[in-house]
Amino acid sequence: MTKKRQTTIDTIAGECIAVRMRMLNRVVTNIYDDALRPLGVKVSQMNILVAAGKMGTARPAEVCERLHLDVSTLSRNVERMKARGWLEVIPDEDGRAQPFRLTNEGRKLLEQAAPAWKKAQKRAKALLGDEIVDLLGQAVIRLREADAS
Amino acid sequence: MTKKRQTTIDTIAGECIAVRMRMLNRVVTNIYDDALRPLGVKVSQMNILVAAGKMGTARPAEVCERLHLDVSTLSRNVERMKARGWLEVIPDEDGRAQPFRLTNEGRKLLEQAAPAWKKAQKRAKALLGDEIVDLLGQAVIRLREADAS
DNA sequence: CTGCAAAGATTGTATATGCAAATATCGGCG
DNA sequence: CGCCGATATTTGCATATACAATCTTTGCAG
Repeated sequence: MTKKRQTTIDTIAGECIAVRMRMLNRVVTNIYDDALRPLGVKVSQMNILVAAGKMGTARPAEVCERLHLDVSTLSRNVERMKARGWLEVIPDEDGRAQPFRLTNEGRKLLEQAAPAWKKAQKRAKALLGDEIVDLLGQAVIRLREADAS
Repeated sequence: MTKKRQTTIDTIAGECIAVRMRMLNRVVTNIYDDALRPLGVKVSQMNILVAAGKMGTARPAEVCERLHLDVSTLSRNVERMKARGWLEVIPDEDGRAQPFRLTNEGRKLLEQAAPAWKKAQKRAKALLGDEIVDLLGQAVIRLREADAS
């Protein structure tokens, strides 16, 4: 009978969810960023453009809740994308609010980026396995359920 | 028969692996960072300490290959952790090399962090489902196979 | 109507991350 | 020995990310 005793280091190295998630995140992000590089956009920004496109009128706090992004992070990302003409602020009666929307420029960028995205998506699937899409999807659903309660 | 036509935006929003992976990564990272905050260490750093602990003599390029981290990223992370006394450089005949190792301080930190890590791990499992560990593990294995070829 | 707590967003600061360029060293070839 | 390409790492620069603090506006209580 060999001993089962594990050191702290071995346990963390072998089981830590964050270690794995973060590593895969780096790899996946790099795949998409590579594909999108010719278009001058990163996948982090594309995420926000897509969210804005879906929402129509995008309120920062609401976008952050959906994407689990800190509001300060969003604030600066939006700033960069306004500068590039992909997003624009919508006037609002409430002086505190700064809702924004996708511009036509932004919409055009997404259309142009679609082939690169498809290529990256295919590469990611090939690398991680087709199941990964569903698996991540299920985790996201659990997350949303947890948020609701 | 309803139409199946989807806009680019809907397709990306609904299927993108990067969107999901990045969102889950933010959530998971926050769970671990929250738990580790009292110890003054972040999960990104803990990953590197653990890797160094397992390797004994850690060569930057080798660590980066294992963790899929850019060498410049590691360089600066190591710098911060050397300053905190958790890592130290090992002398080497090759003047280009800067191998490092976990110090006793660093080892002690990991031991102290173990309970916080366990708590975070439990939270992450509860949130995403027990299966997530295996699923991510399998993706990591596929990744390693891809690297080898 | 005035003051004040709450709401919504931005700014200050620090870490993480990656690409490109620079630096330093090594090894071999004349 | 001296130059040169290869190797190992660090630096310059830009973006992403989050926490804490600040700023502005709103809405309400008195």
